[in-house]
Amino acid sequence: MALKQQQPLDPAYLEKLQDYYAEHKVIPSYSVLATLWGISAKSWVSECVRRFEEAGYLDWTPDRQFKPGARFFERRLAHDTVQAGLPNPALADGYDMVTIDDYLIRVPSKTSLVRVKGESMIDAGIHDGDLIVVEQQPNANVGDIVVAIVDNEFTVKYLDREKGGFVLKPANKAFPVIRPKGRLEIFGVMAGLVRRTR
Amino acid sequence: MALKQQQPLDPAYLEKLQDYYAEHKVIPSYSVLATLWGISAKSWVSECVRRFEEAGYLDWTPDRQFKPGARFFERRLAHDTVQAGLPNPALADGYDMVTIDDYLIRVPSKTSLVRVKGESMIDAGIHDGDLIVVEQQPNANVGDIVVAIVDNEFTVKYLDREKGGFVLKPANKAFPVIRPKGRLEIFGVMAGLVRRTR
DNA sequence: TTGACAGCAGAACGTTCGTTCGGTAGCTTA
DNA sequence: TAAGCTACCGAACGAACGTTCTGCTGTCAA
Repeated sequence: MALKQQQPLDPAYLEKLQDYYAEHKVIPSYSVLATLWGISAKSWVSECVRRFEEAGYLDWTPDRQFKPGARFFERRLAHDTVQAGLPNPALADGYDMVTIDDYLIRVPSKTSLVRVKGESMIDAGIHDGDLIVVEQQPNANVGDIVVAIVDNEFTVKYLDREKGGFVLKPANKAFPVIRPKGRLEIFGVMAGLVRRTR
Repeated sequence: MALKQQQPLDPAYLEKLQDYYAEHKVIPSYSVLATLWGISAKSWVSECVRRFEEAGYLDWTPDRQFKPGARFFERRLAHDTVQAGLPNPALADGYDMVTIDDYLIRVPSKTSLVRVKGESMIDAGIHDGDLIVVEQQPNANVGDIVVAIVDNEFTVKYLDREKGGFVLKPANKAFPVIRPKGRLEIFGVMAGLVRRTR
């Protein structure tokens, strides 16, 4: 007889856990899990958790609290090749996609969102109403898209250099280059973009 | 003497908690928190948690486990008007922004991500390499940006109608309109877009 | 029809949890 | 200089936690 793979657990268990997590952003204790799953023995919960852990859906903190594992948040990143009309869902390309937040945000405490006003960066694919993910830092490199503070307002522009010093270049020929008098105040550097279309 | 507001706690405490949460997706126990914050009395941790709770950063599950509160994930959506160089952070416009995931994804089980290949939708601000948030559904309205399956590949295009039936229109004059022979297979409708630029 | 095994229940147990309470050191105000 | 407040420590305690072990039931292969 072939070496038998451990039977996968009822996927409903995982879904219920994920729903609970989506609502509370926290993993419940075994006894709550028991209620959630309609199980009356903590020992069995313990066993189920062990298997989810083996499957990569759960993990442990260094303090032995258990937490969502790598696959817990896995969102289907659909392949660009499809077989027989049935799209073949697969884990994100190379990097481990966890949540969109993690994909975009590296340092939560230094990251802000800025809503874009106007069409001045439209050639860079930045539209009115988009949210720019900004990593706050006081300086940037030429070529970066930066969020600067000009006349007490946020502006999203390319950072460039002219003989006179740093300038802010729009990505739209209808808009002028901004040549700040005095110091150019940089709020942060664009790290990503989020747009909602529904 | 004026009624004194409760002193706000060291913001570093909150940041450390948020960083811990970002890493582990779980709220640690009081004793771990004590280590994290460099505090040696659980009783003091308890008091700090109480204040974060009052401030709306922490909350409780119905099972009295404590969890991130409404403001825990609040990402500074910076105002477009700034006072005296000090950007005034504020809560997201009208909706309660929680996480970017929540902002973009309404039905997790029906939502996929599709990576864009090529420049065919560049006039719609969709670039090569962007991730499209797709709500899977078999039909769509004219004018929607849809993800369709053509020749076993995903294509992102506008849905439009000609006398012959439905067609897929690119947002780039250099690309042709796609007139599918037979049924047009729609994978889903675009609900959002995510781009990472760092 | 017997044995092996998987799915579950239940009790027992030591550990860890969060709470409570009493205490101290330093700063303010009066 | 005494009173009051804030930031924090430390011990004690009962409740809740996760683990382990024993046992029952149903299924399936031999």
